[in-house]
Amino acid sequence: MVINEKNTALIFKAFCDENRIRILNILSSGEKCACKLLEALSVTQPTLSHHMKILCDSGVVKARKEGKWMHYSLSQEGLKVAEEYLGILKNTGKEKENE
Amino acid sequence: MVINEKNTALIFKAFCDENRIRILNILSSGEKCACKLLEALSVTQPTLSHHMKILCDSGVVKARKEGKWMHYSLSQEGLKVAEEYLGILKNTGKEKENE
DNA sequence: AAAACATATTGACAAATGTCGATGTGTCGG
DNA sequence: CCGACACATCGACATTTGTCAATATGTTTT
Repeated sequence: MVINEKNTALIFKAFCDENRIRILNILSSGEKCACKLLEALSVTQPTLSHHMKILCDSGVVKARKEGKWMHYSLSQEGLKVAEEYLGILKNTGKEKENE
Repeated sequence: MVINEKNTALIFKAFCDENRIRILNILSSGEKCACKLLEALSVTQPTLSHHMKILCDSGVVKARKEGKWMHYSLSQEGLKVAEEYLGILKNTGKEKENE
């Protein structure tokens, strides 16, 4: 996939909503069933489903279906892409500081 | 400042718009005057001003006034906060993979 | 097959966001 | 002091986003 401005913005959409940050924080303690996430958040089931779609589309979360349950977990690859972008910004910017 | 979900989402607002990614990419090559950014983007001056406010509020960009010019540059501290959050997600999530 | 359950999709709606033109504010040069 | 300039703010508007209730889809159990 070509990494252009649009794609980069899409990745970071994962992190720019309060409820999605809550979801990511929960997932950081390991894979969770959608129903567990629903318990932890003050949103309805369709709203959770909506956020999970955005998180999966961004590549930061991966989904696994098991019978009628959906299990979600953080994607190390997705997080790496986000982290690497920040790393590039930091490093190319650093040399230019205090010029 | 307390780092809660709301603040975390605020930081990442910097990265979730296509034009702001363009601005950040440009700033990665060093401090730039607002007028230079305006040349590089296909937006009007008020729109640029709006994006610069969001970027500064998020802490990822810092502003320096010099006469009638505004100079913007990446904030290493701001980028570090964002990077550290991703690092926490990655590391706490890692141990739990393939369980 | 039917009922119960977990999740996704749809449609509606209010709020937030990105954008612009018009205008305001502060700064410099004459 | 005044005009020109750089940038910020305001008001308006269309689009996007987050949310919900209602409904659809797919799976398990009885």
